Amino acid sequence: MGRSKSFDEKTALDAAMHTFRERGFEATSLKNLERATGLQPGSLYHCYGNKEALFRAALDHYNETVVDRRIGTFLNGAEGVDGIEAMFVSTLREPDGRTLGCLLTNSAVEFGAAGSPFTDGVDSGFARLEGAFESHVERAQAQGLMLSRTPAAATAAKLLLLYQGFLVLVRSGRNKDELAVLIKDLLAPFRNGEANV
Amino acid sequence: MGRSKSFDEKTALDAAMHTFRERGFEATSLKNLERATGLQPGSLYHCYGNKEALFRAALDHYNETVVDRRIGTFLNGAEGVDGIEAMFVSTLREPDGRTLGCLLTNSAVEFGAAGSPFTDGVDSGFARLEGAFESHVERAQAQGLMLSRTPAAATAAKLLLLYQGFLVLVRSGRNKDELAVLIKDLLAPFRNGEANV
DNA sequence: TAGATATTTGAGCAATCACTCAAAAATATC
DNA sequence: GATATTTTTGAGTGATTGCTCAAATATCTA
Repeated sequence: MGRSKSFDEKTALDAAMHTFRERGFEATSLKNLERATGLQPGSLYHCYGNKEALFRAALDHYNETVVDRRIGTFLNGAEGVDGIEAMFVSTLREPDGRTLGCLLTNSAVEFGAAGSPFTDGVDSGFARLEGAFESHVERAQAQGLMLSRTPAAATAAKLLLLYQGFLVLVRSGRNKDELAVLIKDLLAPFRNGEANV
Repeated sequence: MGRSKSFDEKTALDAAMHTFRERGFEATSLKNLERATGLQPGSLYHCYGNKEALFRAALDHYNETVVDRRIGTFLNGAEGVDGIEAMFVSTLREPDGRTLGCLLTNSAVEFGAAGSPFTDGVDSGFARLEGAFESHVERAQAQGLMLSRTPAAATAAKLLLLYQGFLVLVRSGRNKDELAVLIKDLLAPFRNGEANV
């Protein structure tokens, strides 16, 4: 019944998401979004409602694709601290010459704590990351690859903080090779055989 | 010669700076700045040039007041890791009910690496922090309060990353008591007698 | 094929954006 | 007091913002 959509919703959402990652919410105009998605303003509004709703959809999309995929690839892909380190280092290689940044980090900083319409999405993404770190640490501890003296939840919170700090430095344009060494050093004490962290 | 200024430049800059800290560059309108400073648009432009120049001035002002004062108070105020920890924890107590955030962290994330007009200010602030961490670590090592196996510069880079990560989580509205515990745990291995980090 | 329904188009809306500038006001020097 | 110089005022600039909606187009069911 009725005319069928002439574009793929997920593809358009993906383009919008990348624009938001690169420019932030406020600095992204509807012109930017029209160009990125290839849609006319009417279609954009017919499909997503308004800019705020589109951003919310993009944030959810980010959690369900980028975040979850990254978790799946690196935390489920490699064991122990190696998997964690690989996940951090992977943020250094961004497609093309674009500097996208993490939509969670960027949004957390852009909107702050004071109840924005996007706190749910940011909190959800952070919880995914923290939860994935926790399971990974538990698994690693069971395998004897990580210290078991520290509760996995506490270690996960530390890893989330390290991840956010790393992403800020990546976004700020720090030397990538130096960052790779830095994160290797920072994660070293989490490996088994080293001290409690 | 000529009419004298009817307002204090530093006071107005301070007000503008706090507005930028709270809202970010893009989300801060000239109306916001007029209200915050109490100045008319013409005065604002006569004195600072334009929004971009005003932001640059606010960023420099931030480095010269907030950053340097914080370094002086905490790193020169307390010795060893205690001083560092105090500096981190101090970011949890913001005046009034406002959530200002760190202008360096916020700007680094908002503008990204791709040559913005503000990279100099951000880099300068980061360098101040990193340099202050380095001197503090060197001093602590000489006093036997921190490990001397690790070069102070490497430790300073780690502390900068931890600081940025901490500020992202503060800005995102995380529980402050939990954050205080978290940073205490993360800084613990830097204390003398514990493992290399 | 006809009619109902859904989607796309894109010119154009009011509001806000960063910003300007001529006139008025205030302080300097002479 | 007269003149020169600087600052303040604030209505108003064109451009852009997020967004709307009636008309056109496409695809469905009957």
